[in-house]
Amino acid sequence: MQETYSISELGKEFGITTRAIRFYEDKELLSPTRQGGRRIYSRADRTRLKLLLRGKRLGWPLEEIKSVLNMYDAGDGELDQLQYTAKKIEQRRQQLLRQKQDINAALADLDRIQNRCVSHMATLNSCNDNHSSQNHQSQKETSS
Amino acid sequence: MQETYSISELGKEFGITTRAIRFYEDKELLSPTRQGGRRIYSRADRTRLKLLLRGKRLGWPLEEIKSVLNMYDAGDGELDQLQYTAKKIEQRRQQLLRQKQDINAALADLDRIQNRCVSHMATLNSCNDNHSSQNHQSQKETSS
DNA sequence: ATTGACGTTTACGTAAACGTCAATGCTTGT
DNA sequence: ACAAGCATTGACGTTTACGTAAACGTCAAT
Repeated sequence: MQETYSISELGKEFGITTRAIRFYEDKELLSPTRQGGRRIYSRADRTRLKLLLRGKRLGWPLEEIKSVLNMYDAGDGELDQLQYTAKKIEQRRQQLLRQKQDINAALADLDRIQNRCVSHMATLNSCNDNHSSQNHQSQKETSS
Repeated sequence: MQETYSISELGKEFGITTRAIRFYEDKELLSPTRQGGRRIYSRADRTRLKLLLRGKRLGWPLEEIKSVLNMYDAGDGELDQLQYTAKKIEQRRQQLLRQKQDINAALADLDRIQNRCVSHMATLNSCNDNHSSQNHQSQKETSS
């Protein structure tokens, strides 16, 4: 585990371009130190980028991601600021729970579609026999 | 429950503009019937729009949403087409499960941040007493 | 007959999130 | 000394997902 990273190292590790990383800095989501112009990313910067990309996978716009990232750094501060942060945390939690419901609904739909799909393939196979059996596991876990 | 809907009815119901709905049609995500130029949306069209918006809340681009919507209509068809659909269903399932993991991780992070936040507010309150107690329930359910 | 309320198409504008050069700088091996 | 490789900052282009008019049709009510 390294102490610091170059911009291209992070780009390779996370599969994004250096242009994207610089863009995130431009939008004030990252603020690496410099060594004569060159950007030096600490492990905290790396973590921030990791969280940023998680937000992206959840479909959040960069401005939202920025405000969430700022929550991580809002450990201390004035009471007003803390209460404001607490309120935003609750809002974010609500959004996440709604997204979770959407995902569960989408997974249920996929199950239904897959069943229809598989059963129709079965009818096709019963007419025209002797095919290689495919790999169909319909996982039914609720949690995780 | 109505049989058909106008474009503005759907817009109001789902809180989107008619411009957006027409745009979705332009991108071939919807295809309502016409009555002398006017668009008439069936209940199936309404459901399609509902699914579309769910995809949007999950952060999917319209092109992805379109391909998912097409899965719903791919009940019958050739074997090749069914196998292709089955493959796409699995890919979509994988993405949903990864999104679910991201959400769980984000929820866990929010718990940590909230705890830090609340405890720091407590230290502030212990110095300057006599404040109204806030409403903090940290739900710990894993499923749903 | 006219006025709204609703609908239509066409066209241009815009914000977000980068991609793609171009011109330049540092620095490291030969 | 000099090229190779990685870095920098602009500047402009692109795609997505609509917003915002403009100009017009239609139908019901006054």
